[in-house]
Amino acid sequence: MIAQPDEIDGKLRDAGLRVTQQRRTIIAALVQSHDHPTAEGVYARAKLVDNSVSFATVYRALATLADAGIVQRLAVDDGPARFEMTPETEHDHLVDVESGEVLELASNELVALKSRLATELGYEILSQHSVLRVRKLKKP
Amino acid sequence: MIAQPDEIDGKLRDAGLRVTQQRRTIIAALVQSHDHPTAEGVYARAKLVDNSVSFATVYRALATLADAGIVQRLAVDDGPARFEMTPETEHDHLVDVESGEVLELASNELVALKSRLATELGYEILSQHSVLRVRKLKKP
DNA sequence: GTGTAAATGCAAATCAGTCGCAACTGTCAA
DNA sequence: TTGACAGTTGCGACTGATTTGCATTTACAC
Repeated sequence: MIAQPDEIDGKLRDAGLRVTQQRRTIIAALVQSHDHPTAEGVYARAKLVDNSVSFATVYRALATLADAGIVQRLAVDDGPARFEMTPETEHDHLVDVESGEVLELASNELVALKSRLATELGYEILSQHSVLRVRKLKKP
Repeated sequence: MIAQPDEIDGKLRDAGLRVTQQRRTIIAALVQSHDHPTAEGVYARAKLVDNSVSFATVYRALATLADAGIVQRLAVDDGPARFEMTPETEHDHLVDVESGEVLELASNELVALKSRLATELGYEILSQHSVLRVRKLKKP
């Protein structure tokens, strides 16, 4: 997913958001991160590019962008929220409790199943995302 | 799930935990709650029974009991963590964003599917639990 | 009973995230 | 191009949830 600067601007405009240097910087930081950073991580990376970006702005931008569907906020059981650019194909996440690594779990089936179960109960899903705590299987 | 006092003591002992009056009170409060209370809710209920129980103890007990698998901590996207006694049959949760209500979603299929997907990637699931944000379907 | 490690109560501290407000800056219309 | 002005930002103070340090108390093995 190589987002061109123009793409970023377009996404912001499509969402009715102003294109600011800070938002560009924050999105760029997130695009370059493939490790699902926390807000703090995004802040650290953004600051390398533009030292003037403030912490509050990172939080505000991430919240705004998440509302707009441009980024995804992942609530991890323990520890702060993590963020990623909204992926083309939906997926859930595995957190390897030993390494702390976050892996992606393609989950069309999972999404479909959740959706069906929710519908049966008379609900529609607004957002659904699973974080599974996992450990590597020993292969004997 | 009617937990007898003896059952509670047994669970604690089985987990190698000391049986204290506070833990009994806290577990009892949780057993009687069918609304997935927050730590604050547990505290409020526990205090009705034993006014001396402190907030810190509720948090410590809930953390300890969660580690021991006796209670389940549910990380809800927005707002504080919620707790329930570990249910016999695994289930996920729906949070109605309009009413704030938390519903249970029986999910044997879901658990099985997650398990299969994780195994395919070479991982075993240590814990898996989804919180879906939902809204009631309009029935025309 | 007695000793000891575990658990508790309290208040202070931490941590993640939010907010008020004044200053700044995109964007839109003229 | 230039204003006007609402949307954004930076700062620091603030909040709400949870944790921690420490002195005291308590459960439980001996």
